[in-house]
Amino acid sequence: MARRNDHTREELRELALEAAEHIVQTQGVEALSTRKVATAIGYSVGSLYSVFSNLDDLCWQLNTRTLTELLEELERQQAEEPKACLHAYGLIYLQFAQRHPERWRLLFEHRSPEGKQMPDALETQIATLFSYIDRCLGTLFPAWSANELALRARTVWSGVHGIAQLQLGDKLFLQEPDGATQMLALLIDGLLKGWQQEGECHA
Amino acid sequence: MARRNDHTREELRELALEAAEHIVQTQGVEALSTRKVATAIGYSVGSLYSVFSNLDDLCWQLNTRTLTELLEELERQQAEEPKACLHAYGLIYLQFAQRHPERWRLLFEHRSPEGKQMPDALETQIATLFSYIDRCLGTLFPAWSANELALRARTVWSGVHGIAQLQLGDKLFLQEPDGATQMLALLIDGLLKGWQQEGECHA
DNA sequence: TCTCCTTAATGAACACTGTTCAATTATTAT
DNA sequence: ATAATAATTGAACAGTGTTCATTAAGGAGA
Repeated sequence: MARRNDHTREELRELALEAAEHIVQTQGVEALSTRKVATAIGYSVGSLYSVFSNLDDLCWQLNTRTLTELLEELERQQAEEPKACLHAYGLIYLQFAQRHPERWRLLFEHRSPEGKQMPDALETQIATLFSYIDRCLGTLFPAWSANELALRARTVWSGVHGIAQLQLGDKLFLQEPDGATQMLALLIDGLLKGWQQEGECHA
Repeated sequence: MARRNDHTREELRELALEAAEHIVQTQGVEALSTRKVATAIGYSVGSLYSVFSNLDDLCWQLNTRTLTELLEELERQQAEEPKACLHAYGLIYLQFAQRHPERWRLLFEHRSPEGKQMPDALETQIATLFSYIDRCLGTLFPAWSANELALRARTVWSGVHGIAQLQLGDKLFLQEPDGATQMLALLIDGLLKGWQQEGECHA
């Protein structure tokens, strides 16, 4: 059996990514293997390696898909007020992590062997993510420089990200089920209020 | 060769953990394997399994050691002023993550197969970590309830933790080399100022 | 229709992994 | 010296990522 041409290269890639996504979601990150993906799509391991350079490559492509999905959800939200917008972003982020815990883990915990860099596509997407927060902060604090803005946007996002990660790792030990959501509100409100009062009104 | 008694059970455990720590630090988390640890301490794989129930167990014990080391560093710092204390804690945390990136990764990214819980010892240590921040916040905001305090202590820690993780994952994309340190200051100062002005002075 | 060439597709092979457990052997007790 | 005990081993099993010689299907030219 050769040159079956049941699927084009691109179709095969899509099939494989879909199968991999399903395995990760249902059996966890560590259950992902080339043989499982191959059998899931009805091809052999060798065929996989004609589409992806290796498992690492497949993981990054999967992560790109995941981040695309997250970015789409973030774009879909349309609060005008920048403060409300930031809250909405944070909530979407937290809920996305909760809904897709394994894919989220792969996105932030996968590292290439031998310190290979993450692909440019993903780097661009993360930059896009930052730009959303940048925009919100920019309208709230028009006086800040681009550098200042970048630094603070990353600070906000780190906070949200930290909450998401600790929550997923069961390292928060909170009684309330919506503890993470409450923390999110405390974080964003606290930072915005604190940064607003910078210089003025210092107790 | 049996009953060599070169080392007691406890000594063997210690040897193995030390070797594992070294492997993780020098070759990365994914390079850790039972055979490598075994050969490093001059025993066979089988002997490892008489001291640890499996690799997962060894990882958790390694993580307990790492967290002990971090807690010791946190205790060593002795700023009286609660605000300064929080800053110091954050800096120690960030620097610890930078100095021991692989052990830190293992600590926060390791998950047991089949959703087994993390051991009680580690849970207690994390609670201790929270208690430090609790104490600082408690003296700054004596009016808060224990619940309120817990929620905010975790919020602060999530922020610091998020900065540490994104920095290690090269997902911050900042020009300045000390960007993470600046973010840390912005985070803590912002949150404290914002939480201080809560209710009063609301713009 | 019958070759010939190209190439999609395979799966055995290699070196690794965690884990188990019968076999071996050094120490202790009798 | 002998028997009992338990520390230690390493082969075996099922899995992993990756490579690559082999196979066979499709198209082109006669």
